[in-house]
Amino acid sequence: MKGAYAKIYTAVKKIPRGKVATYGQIAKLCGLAGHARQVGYALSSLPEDMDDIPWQRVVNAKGGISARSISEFADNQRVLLEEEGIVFTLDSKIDLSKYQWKSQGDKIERKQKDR
DNA sequence: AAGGTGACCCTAT
DNA sequence: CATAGGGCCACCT
Repeated sequence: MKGAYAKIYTAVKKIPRGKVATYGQIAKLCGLAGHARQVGYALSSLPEDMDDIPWQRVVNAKGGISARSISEFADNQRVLLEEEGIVFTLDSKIDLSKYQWKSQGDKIERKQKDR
């Protein structure tokens, strides 16, 4: 458990109920813009505090649940999200157009890189 | 120290 | 619209 992940966990905790955020978005909130992978890695190393961390509200750009090869957790997560009002599509994905959480001032602008 | 991996994302074909 | 390839950076062996 590295302290650097503290920011990531904090950002995840900031996700309001009934909303979801993508890895890239969380990364930005953590100041790790473009390092979405690290965010996922951080969650993979979830501490025991995961009870306080709604990691389930964090989804990939496809709006689907990731986690190597979840099984029981995936089902549980889907239920939890539905309990929060999230609606899944037939593809078991989430409509980011509606449920993607937009933090204050943080626009979902693409990585403009350095064009 | 070096190489491989990863709960990812984007651009191009 | 689907598939393919490249990129980014920290953690692990």
